[in-house]
Amino acid sequence: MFFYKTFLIGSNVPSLTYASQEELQVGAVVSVPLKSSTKNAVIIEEVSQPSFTALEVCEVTAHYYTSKQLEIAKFISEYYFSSWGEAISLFVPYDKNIEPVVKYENNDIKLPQLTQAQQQVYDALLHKDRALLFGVTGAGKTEVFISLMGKMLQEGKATIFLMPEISLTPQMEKRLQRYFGEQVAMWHSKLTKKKKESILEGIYSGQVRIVAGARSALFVPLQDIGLIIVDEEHDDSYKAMTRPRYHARDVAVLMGQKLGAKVLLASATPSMTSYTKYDVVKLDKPFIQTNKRYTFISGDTINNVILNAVSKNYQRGEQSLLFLPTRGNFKYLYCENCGKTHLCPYCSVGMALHRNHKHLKCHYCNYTEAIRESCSYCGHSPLRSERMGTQEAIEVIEEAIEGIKVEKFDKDSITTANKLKQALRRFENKESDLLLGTQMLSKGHDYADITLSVIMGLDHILGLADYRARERTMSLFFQIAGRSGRAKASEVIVQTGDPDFFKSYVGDYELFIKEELSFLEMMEYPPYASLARILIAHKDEKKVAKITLDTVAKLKSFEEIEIVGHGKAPVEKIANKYRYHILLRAKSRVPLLKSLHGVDCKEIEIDMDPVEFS
DNA sequence: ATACTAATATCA
DNA sequence: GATATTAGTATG
Repeated sequence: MFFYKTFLIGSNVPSLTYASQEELQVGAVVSVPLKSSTKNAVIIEEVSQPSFTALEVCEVTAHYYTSKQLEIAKFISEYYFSSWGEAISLFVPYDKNIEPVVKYENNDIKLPQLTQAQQQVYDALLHKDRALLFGVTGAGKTEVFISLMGKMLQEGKATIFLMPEISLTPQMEKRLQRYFGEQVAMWHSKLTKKKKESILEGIYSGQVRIVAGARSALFVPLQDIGLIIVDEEHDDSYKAMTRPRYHARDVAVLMGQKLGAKVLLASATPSMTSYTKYDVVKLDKPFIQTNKRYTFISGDTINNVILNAVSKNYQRGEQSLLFLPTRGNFKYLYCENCGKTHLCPYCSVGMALHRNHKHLKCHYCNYTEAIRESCSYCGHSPLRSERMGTQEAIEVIEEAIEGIKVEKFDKDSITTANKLKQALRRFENKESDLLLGTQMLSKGHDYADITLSVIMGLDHILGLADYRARERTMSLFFQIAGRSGRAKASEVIVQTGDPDFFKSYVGDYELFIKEELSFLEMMEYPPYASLARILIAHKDEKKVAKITLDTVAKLKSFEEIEIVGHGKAPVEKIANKYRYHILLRAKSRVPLLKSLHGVDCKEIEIDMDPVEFS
């Protein structure tokens, strides 16, 4: 009889020991009895016969994790404070039953013709294990990616291509398939089971050699991974908001090291961290330098300046873009008399007004109720709604500009890849005149013919209590401005109370990076320090407060870490649970990890390198 | 994680 | 006092 330490895949349990008649490989996935059900577990190591009677494994599956996968999972569990079982559940295991078929004939791949600048970048990247490709929007990063992928195919190696949002995939999918056909697969967490299985079959058999997709694509069971590309590497959506709270960009770099694969990060607005950490390779704009005029205006509503500009552009038969940072219909009910906002009874956040559905909704817990007529604190009536949402913006514009066709582009209206395709097609076909939306606009693709971009509400982001508020704002500003005027001269209208902040960096993100870095260095924030956040949530506020204080007390004994602050989280309550947090800082991550492993317990959640502080 | 158990709240 | 709900614990 053999005995094995195992981890239950996707579970919190530290480890359980099972017996087996036959010898098993480390990494093998087995199904095991636990209480009255069976679970999947992964074999970690052989152990001597334990003092208790170990149950026998039920079944040895055809799946297994490689030692590399186990190593990376171990790192993730230690660095991001999750169980090993949770970390390994990120990965899709390999399959013993499916033998890779003979590789594709890869000699006749057609690759894009590179410009001289692209070719230089390509050559430079070939000689680097890791690099940050700093390329202005429209400079043609994708051709470089495709060439590198092609090179990998020729060497028999696979590529993982990460993108921040699934919604951006349709255009990229087409582009990749034009070059690599069946060897490309798109991967994201919302694939149906069947689709997933068919893609996995392609991956196992070796037919699929390029997997493109969101965060989770990092964990597919490709053979011989030679290249990992993280496009839009500055994007915060690479950070997982649930356990394990890993950062896909950072895990990609680690994976590259472990697998001996090249890692390429790319962005037009790189993160401060990557800019300082990795070799920077620049790809500048092609010689056609289009004319872009910036106008800065004040206010925070759709005023006459904006209406006139959009209207004029519409009369000329040209297309415009309007950006708002808030989610569609995201307005609060607020009382003019006492100034209070109507809050969700379970979460301490404003209830969002969904006027077309005639209800109020909490965006944290989805609690829904009828629209209030009067203030629940002072009884004052009527209540006012505040803050501009896409819906109201559309109403204002359609009323003011007769005949204009507005395409709404936000999470509310673009729920599926199909809807995205349709919206983009309508815009490309000139069926709509104005593309109006939220952050989604900054991510999507190029809208070559746009000659007017209106950027509103950046001040709301700039004003966030977040050490990266400036970086996030500037990145957004560059990303949106970069969408327009590819082909023709264009105008960018920025509505802000702080025009000087933007003016000083127009057209030069690197200058912003440099100045921001000296600011971050002075303030001792990342990349010049390491941060961790502890979250404590519980129904009983006294209990939360106590755990917070106890944890703070324990942490005080560690000299190398600084407790930046602790107390109620900005969002005090979610789904009826009170939330407290502790923010920690240290010169490096080592003392942070050491001290946190000393206080880690089931009551708290640790978020390393946090990007969200609410 | 989840089945099982102990503890506590709810109710006629 | 019996039953429903919740909190706690061990699982191999």
